Amino acid sequence: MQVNLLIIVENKTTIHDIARAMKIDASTVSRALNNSPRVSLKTKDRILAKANELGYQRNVLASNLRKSVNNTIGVIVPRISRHFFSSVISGIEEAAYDAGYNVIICQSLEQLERERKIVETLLANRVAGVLLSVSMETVKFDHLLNMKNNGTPFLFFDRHCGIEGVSSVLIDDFQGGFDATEHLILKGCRNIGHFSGPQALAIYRNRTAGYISALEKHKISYRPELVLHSGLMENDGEEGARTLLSLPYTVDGLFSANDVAAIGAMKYFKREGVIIPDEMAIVGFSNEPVSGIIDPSLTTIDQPGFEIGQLATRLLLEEMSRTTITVKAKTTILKSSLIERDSSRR
Amino acid sequence: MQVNLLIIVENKTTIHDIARAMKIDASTVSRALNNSPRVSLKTKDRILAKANELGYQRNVLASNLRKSVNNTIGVIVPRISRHFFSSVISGIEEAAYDAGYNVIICQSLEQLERERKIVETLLANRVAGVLLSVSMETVKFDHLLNMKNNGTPFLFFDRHCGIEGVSSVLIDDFQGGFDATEHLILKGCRNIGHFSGPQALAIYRNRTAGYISALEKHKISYRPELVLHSGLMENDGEEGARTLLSLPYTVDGLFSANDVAAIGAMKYFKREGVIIPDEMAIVGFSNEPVSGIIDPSLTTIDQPGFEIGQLATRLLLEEMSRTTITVKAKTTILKSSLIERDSSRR
DNA sequence: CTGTTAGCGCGTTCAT
DNA sequence: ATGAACGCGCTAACAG
Repeated sequence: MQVNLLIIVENKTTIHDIARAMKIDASTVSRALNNSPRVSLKTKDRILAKANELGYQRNVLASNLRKSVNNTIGVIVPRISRHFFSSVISGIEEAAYDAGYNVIICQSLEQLERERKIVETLLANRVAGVLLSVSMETVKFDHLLNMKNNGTPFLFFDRHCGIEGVSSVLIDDFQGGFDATEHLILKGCRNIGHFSGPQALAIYRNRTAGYISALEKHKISYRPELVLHSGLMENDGEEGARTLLSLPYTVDGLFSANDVAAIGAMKYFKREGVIIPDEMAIVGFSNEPVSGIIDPSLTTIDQPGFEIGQLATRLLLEEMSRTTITVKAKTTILKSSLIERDSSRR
Repeated sequence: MQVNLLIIVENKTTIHDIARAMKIDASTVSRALNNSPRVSLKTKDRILAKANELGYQRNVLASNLRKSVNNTIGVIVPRISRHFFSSVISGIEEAAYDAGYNVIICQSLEQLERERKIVETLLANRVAGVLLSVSMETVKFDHLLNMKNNGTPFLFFDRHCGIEGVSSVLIDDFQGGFDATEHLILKGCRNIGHFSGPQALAIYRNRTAGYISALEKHKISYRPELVLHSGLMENDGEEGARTLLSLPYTVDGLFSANDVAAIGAMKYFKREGVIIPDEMAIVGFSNEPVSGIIDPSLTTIDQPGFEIGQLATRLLLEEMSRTTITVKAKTTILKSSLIERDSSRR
């Protein structure tokens, strides 16, 4: 029996191929393809035509290696499926795209070990810079310090940690927490529960501080048992709701540091038949696109993800272009806005 | 005035640096770093120690160029912020990560022109393979045919188009549309509206076919004016709701081909004070994480995004490892499941 | 076991 | 205006 094995070697055409086909030198082809003024218009046209004919496509990896530049920037987020982060990414892509950069996105899944590995991979890939929002587990910073010593420019957004000389683009979390809590107070709530996250992250400390400050302003005494710390996943919210319901007095408001936990709480309330009166409200920080829309009792603190992404990228590009070392880090703070859905059902 | 300009040239250490420091050859260093058995354990240890000391980090770009391999696969999705796609991406990352591949994610934003540009960029970056879900505008396939001729393996997921010899991982959209519609019929609905998308995409044609088939099974006459085509954005849903309300008879059910439009419709209904009775239900295809949870009148067709991502990646890797050309494309179909939230409020 | 040489695909000298 | 030669960082062939 005859075996007919066809092996197709897909040799992509190189500048040498097109040089050989035209009996000229590869360097001329290179110059033509880079639109150098040092090659005649006539041969330039001929080369371009030939390149097109042979389906030539520049190997940017080889090109970048030779020029020792890199036009991709790395992005590390805890979880791509969180709407806030995906809108940040959209902003990053937009700004990076405009500046001629590619973006490679990685998710730490809130795990320090994964974050470490990702940083390593990005450095091995010689990315031009990194934008990151640290994981909830990130309490040691060796990998980040390593990246800094390495000379790779990077910048925090949303979640940062105190590393000397690293800029960040943040949200005014204190104000957000304050607004959310005051919103509830003005609705008549007096016993306001609060879901907070890992205290290692400044965003959660600040949101809680805003909560406390609003209570103080309105002369409502602070009750520690109303503040629950967790990883703010959906089941954390459910459990938190159960805890709040088990208190000897009635909790009439809830400020959750993110909306995932807030939704978990609402699920629990519905399941248990707890009716949420219009006066009681739940405020979720972080903007899933649909959360507040369906049920008016859920108000959200809208975080400008897209703008943060754009701004962070622009700042990173700026820092990348700097030849001197900047010792002073810049912290940019954006405001979030409280979005109350029109409670049309009343 | 004296100008003191400090220029830091961040020369990353190379294998030559560490070779020079040890007075040995770079190739030995390379071998040691690749854990080749052809290097004595003693020198291997010494080299590793020195590499560590100098903070060496392999330049994978150069390495890949030499080996003429590439360990990144490209992913093109219409919009990363759609929860379905971000869960697919999670599945892809998981599977790719396990196989030692990096993933570069791009969004077409439903624009053909962007999709074209992205394909070009990915090819220029010599990605090992591509996973893609085409944009709503993709009615011409020159860029995809080009990629095929180029020899780059690729595979469709969720949204495909009929290109010879390209595999796809799909969802059983006909069944999903059928299930959704029958669900409404069994709830007592008779005049069921349907939001559909661009008919160029098979997923929308199939969902509509399922809708019609369910009507036929239950001997309900098909009314063309109940089927509205659009881009299925939120405002399309709002407008669709308005159109349905303007009909001379009462629409008592709605099957939307995605949940974004379904949510738009719900917003409109609430704003107009239209009460959605328990018997009337809205079914949204595509699984935003929170949609159905908050309001029991929204039932969702759950699409197994993560599994699709994993499966698609495995298939792509398999096809990449093939030396012979497979003419027959494989179409894998996954089932979606209708998830009805327990309407605890009744 | 280790060194020498060559080249992946490209861009940039330096010549002519 | 074009060609020859070299090197980006690394690996693979062939020596010894």
